[in-house]
Amino acid sequence: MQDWEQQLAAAGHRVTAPRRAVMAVLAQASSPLLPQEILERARSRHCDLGLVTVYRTLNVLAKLDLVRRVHRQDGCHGYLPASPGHHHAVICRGCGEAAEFPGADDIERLVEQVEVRTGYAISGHLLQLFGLCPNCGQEAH
Amino acid sequence: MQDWEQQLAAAGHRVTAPRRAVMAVLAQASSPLLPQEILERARSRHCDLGLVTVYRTLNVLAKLDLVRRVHRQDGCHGYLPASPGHHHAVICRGCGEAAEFPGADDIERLVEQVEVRTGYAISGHLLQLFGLCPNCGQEAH
DNA sequence: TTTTCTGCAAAGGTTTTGCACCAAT
DNA sequence: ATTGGTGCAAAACCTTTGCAGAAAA
Repeated sequence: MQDWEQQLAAAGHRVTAPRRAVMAVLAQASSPLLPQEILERARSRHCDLGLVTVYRTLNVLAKLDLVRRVHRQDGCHGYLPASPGHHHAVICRGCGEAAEFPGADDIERLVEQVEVRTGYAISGHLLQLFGLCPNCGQEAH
Repeated sequence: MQDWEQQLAAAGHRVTAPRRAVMAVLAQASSPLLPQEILERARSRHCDLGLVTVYRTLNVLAKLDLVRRVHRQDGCHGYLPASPGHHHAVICRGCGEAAEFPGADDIERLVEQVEVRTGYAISGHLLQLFGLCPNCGQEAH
């Protein structure tokens, strides 16, 4: 959080009140938030925040890899705080809660396998899992 | 292709000229097509086709699993004919050409691993790979 | 002081909806 | 004859851009 402000500044961006408000909301998020949701929550900290600034801030944070953009099952784009390194998200179908996990060795192996089978040189991937978190899985009984 | 028409009918939908035009275009597609692109190509078969009908047809075909919706790197949604069974796509950054590959064993192993680590009960996933196809990879030299 | 950021309003794009007409079954 | 599909126009969204004023460096 403090850290994010330093990284913003280090990259030549200014640390402003609207950006602090957006960062504070994202830093605490445990499920993917839509720009609209971020706006609503962040307004309690900076009441005349605009949606445009939320979008612009998200683009800056995403470019610095402080925030991750994920595809939700309904097709919308949500934003999550990013842990350092290459991670992927599991998103709960029940409550939307997200957990991250590191890119495992299995992905590397899979990629190699696909390169051999298809002849493509693979340079990137998008992986997201969907399921029920421990809480929601329990309620299902 | 004939098959798609039968499946449409079997699901209680009507087989019409606009739908045939959209299906013909999709059946031949080897890279993800945008609704707009589908419209342009399909108009050579049914000249007063409307974009609205393309969207509605895509929704029907996607619900029947005849067509797959993929996320492109630029955030747009493209559509591909779906092979039966659970498959994933590799999309070429150069020409957009897509290849499909079956869900490999490695994914199953990965899913189990993540279930143990996170406590989530995983029921679905989204996996797409990006890279260069054999042709485009060659040109890069 | 200089450059960047902000909010508003407006534009751009994509996807959905309402409705009267038409076509498949 | 019924029911569902079509195209147009318009609405509803989501996201980006232009601009004048405000704030950070």
